[in-house]
Amino acid sequence: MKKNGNHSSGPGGGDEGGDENKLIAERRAKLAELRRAAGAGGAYPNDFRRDALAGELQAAYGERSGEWLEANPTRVHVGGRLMFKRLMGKASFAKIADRTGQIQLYLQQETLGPVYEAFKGWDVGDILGGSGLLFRTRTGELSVRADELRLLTKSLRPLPDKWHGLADTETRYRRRYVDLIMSDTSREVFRTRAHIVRYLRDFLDALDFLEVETPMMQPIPGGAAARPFRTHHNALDLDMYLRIAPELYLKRLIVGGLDRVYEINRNFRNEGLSTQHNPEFTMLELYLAWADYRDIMDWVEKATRGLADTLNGRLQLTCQGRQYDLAQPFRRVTVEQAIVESNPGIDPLSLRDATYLRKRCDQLGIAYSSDDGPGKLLIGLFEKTAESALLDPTFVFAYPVEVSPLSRPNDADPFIADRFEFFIAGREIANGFSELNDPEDQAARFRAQAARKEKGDEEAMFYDADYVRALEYGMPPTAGLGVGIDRLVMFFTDSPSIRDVILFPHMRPEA
RNA sequence: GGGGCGUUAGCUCAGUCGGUAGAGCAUCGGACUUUUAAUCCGCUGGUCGACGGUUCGAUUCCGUCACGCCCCA
Repeated sequence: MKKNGNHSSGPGGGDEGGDENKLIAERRAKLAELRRAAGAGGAYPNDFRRDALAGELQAAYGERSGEWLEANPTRVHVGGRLMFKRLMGKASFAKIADRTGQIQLYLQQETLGPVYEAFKGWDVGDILGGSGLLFRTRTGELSVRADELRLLTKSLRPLPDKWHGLADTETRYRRRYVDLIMSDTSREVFRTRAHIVRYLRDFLDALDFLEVETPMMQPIPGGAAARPFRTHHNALDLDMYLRIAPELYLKRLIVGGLDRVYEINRNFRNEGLSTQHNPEFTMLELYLAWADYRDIMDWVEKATRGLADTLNGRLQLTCQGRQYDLAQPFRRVTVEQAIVESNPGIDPLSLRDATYLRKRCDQLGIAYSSDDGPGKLLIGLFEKTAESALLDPTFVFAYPVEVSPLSRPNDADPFIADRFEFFIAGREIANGFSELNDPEDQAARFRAQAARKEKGDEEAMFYDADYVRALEYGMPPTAGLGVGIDRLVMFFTDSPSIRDVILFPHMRPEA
């Protein structure tokens, strides 16, 4: 605890963190002086309005010559955060940043008088508003010759080094606001994220899909194999779960005749954190009646390509140092083919033989339980040995029915379901299948899942009687898809960690 | 859960074979009326992540813990 800063309203910054320091103390003293001298608007006025944005000015006048600007006097009111300050005696330069970019102000003592003297005490990080005529400096930078300048918001905390920015990953995630102030690329990631989501909405809206919202708090968590978060509804005295997937609700809507529905929202899974897992993550799920999984694969391919084209204007891009050409047709292989490719010497004819698979799993150190049949063992093998090799966009299909309790079995081969997963850069991006709409088969699958859960498999599904009842009313032949939006954004923004594409990723509380 | 690495000034980082620490930038004071990581002069600024052990002495060595990053399960 240090001196200073004891305004009644002020949390004092150091009440818990104790991170007050000399720099902050200096700024608090400046703020105290501002409060003393402040007029009607106080130290935090809100009566300045901009009529121009930095990026727009750069775009509109960046090419204009100094002569042109002089011949066509253009007055602008700009505002933003002071990112750069250079005092040179009786004249100074300042750069302010708004959401579109930066613009330089040229300040002269002669013009500004006492405001110029005040400016000398303002700090990088403060928020200013100013107005004046556009001109071009001797070195050619478009600037505003300010004849009015105001400090609108005093910043009490120093920003990171202008040149190095904020390098510490922990601080970037914990204080995303500072990261966003300092890093153009970070801001760009989240703009791209928004563009991706908008593209997908437009894509589906154009196909006459209906965007819907289904419960995030569910009495029975379903639609995926995952451990849920629990919560409690006090008034109903009811334990509830944060959803692990919206699937079973969305398919109820297909039963209801909506035919084409999607939802983009958060799922919650009570699992570990990694570069590819955040406890809450964003999923696009869609369901399409009168279609099968192959139709969905075609759409995924089309949308992925369309995204690249919309975001970058081209189908070639780089992710983590590797080139991707989305113009090439996306590969389609079965689970078993993918395993054979990644496991030289494996016997392709024994991939449904549990004894053989257990032996392979033992050799590779893949854990399994005694209840696991060949389908589960096969997927264990696939995930361990084949997934990370799937760099170019690849559809892997023919997943075992055993691990696909909501998927329609293949007509010709009852071992597999009409299901695929979509991989890019070794990461699962999407999962889709022809939906199981046989209520009696679904009931049997739920019973099998419930039995596994009884035996301690925490990821096994609950029996959802209302969902079975819905299917008993009749669900038309349907295909569905889930897309991991965060991972898709990682690919298109070349981000190595899911935390780079989530504004506020989950962290342990600060010490 | 296991392994590796990290945590030093506001930021980015050095460093101390154990004797309580330094640079650049920022801040603060001064000079400078078109700068571009401006320049010049001067001064500040640290519980070296936390706790314990060894030691005359620990930021440094050892242990435990916290937080983070990476890899594995």
